[in-house]
Amino acid sequence: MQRRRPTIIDVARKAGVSKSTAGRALSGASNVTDEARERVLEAARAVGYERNDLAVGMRSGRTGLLGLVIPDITNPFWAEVARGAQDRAAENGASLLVFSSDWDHGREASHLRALRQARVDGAIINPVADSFDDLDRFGLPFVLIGSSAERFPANSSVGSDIAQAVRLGMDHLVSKGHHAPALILGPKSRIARARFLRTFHEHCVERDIDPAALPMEDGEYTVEGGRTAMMRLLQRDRVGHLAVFAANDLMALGAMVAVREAGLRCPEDVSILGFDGIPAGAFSWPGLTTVAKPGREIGVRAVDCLFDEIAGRPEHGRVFMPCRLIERGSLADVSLDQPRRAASSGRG
Amino acid sequence: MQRRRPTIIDVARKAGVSKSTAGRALSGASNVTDEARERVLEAARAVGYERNDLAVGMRSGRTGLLGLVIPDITNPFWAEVARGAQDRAAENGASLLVFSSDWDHGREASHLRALRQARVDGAIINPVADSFDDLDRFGLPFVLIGSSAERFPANSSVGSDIAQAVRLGMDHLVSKGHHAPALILGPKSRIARARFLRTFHEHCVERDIDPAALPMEDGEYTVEGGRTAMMRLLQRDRVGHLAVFAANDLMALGAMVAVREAGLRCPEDVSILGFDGIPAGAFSWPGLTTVAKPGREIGVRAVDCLFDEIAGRPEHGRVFMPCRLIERGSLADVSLDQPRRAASSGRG
DNA sequence: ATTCTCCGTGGTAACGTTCCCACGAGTTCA
DNA sequence: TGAACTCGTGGGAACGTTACCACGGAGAAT
Repeated sequence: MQRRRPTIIDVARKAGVSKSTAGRALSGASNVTDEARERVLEAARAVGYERNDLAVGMRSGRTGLLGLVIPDITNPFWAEVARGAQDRAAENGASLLVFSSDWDHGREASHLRALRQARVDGAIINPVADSFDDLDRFGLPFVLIGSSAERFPANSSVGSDIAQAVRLGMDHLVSKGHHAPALILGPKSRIARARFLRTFHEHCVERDIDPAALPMEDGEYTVEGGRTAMMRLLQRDRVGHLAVFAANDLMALGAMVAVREAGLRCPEDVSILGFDGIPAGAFSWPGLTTVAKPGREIGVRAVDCLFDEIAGRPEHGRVFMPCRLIERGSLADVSLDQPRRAASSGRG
Repeated sequence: MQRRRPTIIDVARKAGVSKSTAGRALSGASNVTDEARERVLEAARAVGYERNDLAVGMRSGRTGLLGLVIPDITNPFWAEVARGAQDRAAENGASLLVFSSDWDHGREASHLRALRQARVDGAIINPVADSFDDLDRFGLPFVLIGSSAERFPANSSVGSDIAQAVRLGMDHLVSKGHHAPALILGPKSRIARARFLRTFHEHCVERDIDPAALPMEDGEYTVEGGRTAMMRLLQRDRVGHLAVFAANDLMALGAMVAVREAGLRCPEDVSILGFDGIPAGAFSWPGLTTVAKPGREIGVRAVDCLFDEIAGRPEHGRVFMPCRLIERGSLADVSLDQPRRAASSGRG
């Protein structure tokens, strides 16, 4: 049934020119007379010509295909990244092949192979591999994204600016009167944790706060991890209002659950600040105040960097995208309760 | 720097056979001696050969590329669908080109064109187009997904089984003693609304409930839409515990907000049942009891159907995937309060 | 012994495009 | 006036693979 699709030769014949001229006219080359170009374009419209990207890729080596390898498209943060990358790619006439690696080495390797076989022009990768060899073998231009990219300083990568994010969170906490926030961190093995903690310490020192005196708990980057960490936090001795800076929104939401289970209220008794900006934070009660990572912008910027890499203009550096604060209801303002070192209990 | 990638000719030369034999061995054809196959495979491994999918597509007409056009990858339901499709495609050695249409005709058209130019083998589409022409012009095998696919009964499509979903929800409501639930529906223009309402009526009749007597409100499929619908519902006269079946999780979460704002409690005063199964429902307080659509399974099944279409075995029918109930905390059990027609107020 | 069939193999064409080179006409410069 | 140069054009090769056909040897059937 499906009729043979018109080729550039059909267009050339119809326009009464050679296929070379037709090709030049269609690809927008300059050395064609306006009259010839007009005729070719008209003929192309008439026969319903659509360029065969396969043939173009075969001959020119450029496929207009980009790869995106992320842990899980189901994770809202990565979905945002994918969306940004997709839109930017589309603006440049490129299409995105999306793969989920599930933090699995084997999957990642097989996805990278699929990308090579598809002859993509380049790829954006959140690497699960910890050795550089696997990436080196990739053999195509690539840009790394996410915090794990920090393990590969020699490659260009795009991530969120954790230092600025922590500053943003601390500024907000302090402006609301929380001068000694507790911390809920991710597992010790994760690279993001170290960076978070380091910049946190720097900001404490800047503000004359002794970081060693602040309560700190850790757990998995999940709701349950946050819940149990918060339970341990609540068992410690403390006076008055408790403020918590969680390193991840899911943990923050888990912490909120723990607060409720302990018969306390958020934000009246406990203030919670999250980190990530997942949509679910908008639907909790109270809404989660959080420092949001710019997922979409990271995707957009990664594509820009990738095009640079493909064009042979490697930046070979890490790009940091600024985070922003989303204020919802999980933080109480205790700055009026007492000038410094809030000690009284939460407001009714 | 980047060395020329080895071709099948390099492999053939190394193995001491013709490229025809090498091609047969590599593509797993049967008419090759074991000895020759062995030599070819060994040679391929030695030179690091990786098949060029472009050339294969060019010659054989099969690219191993599938298209997925959904409204928005950022929407958790569609992300689930994408993930399912991606995994199933990978199992069959295919890769997925993902596009977001934002319910925009122009975007959809341009994405479909990109898919044609990339010579994908077929596509999975959630159509925003309401006329068949746009899809007919697509010219490649495709499978429709989502409720809007019902407008095209002549094409094969995969969606969730709304009739079964409504039954599931009603059974659950009734089992908890809610014999006269109110309804929060989507906009009148949406096709899913009609189907939802129709099956709801059928189940009411089966259970001797007069559907006309039940309160009903509608609004946009958003948190705000659900909130205002719930406000209107709460302004109506009523006695005792109120149960609400929302046609969408976001609306259900919005309804929950409205309940809290009215000084009432969920589930003590108002029970809420959602529909979709978005992750955010797990983080609300109380957790949202909901009928979950099988997003992932829809993606998986759509790929299966698409392969059938590509192979020329068109099913030309709609596949309905069963939904499942996720019980969290937003539904009170009032079946013990009073045998039928619960009238007393919520438990303290 | 001869013919027929089967099977593994190799050579060649084809997929649709872009790249490269050569050609002729017009223009500029010596 | 002839040489050198520019510019639009056309022809052919090339990208890497699979489809197709022809060939030769081994074994079966006559």
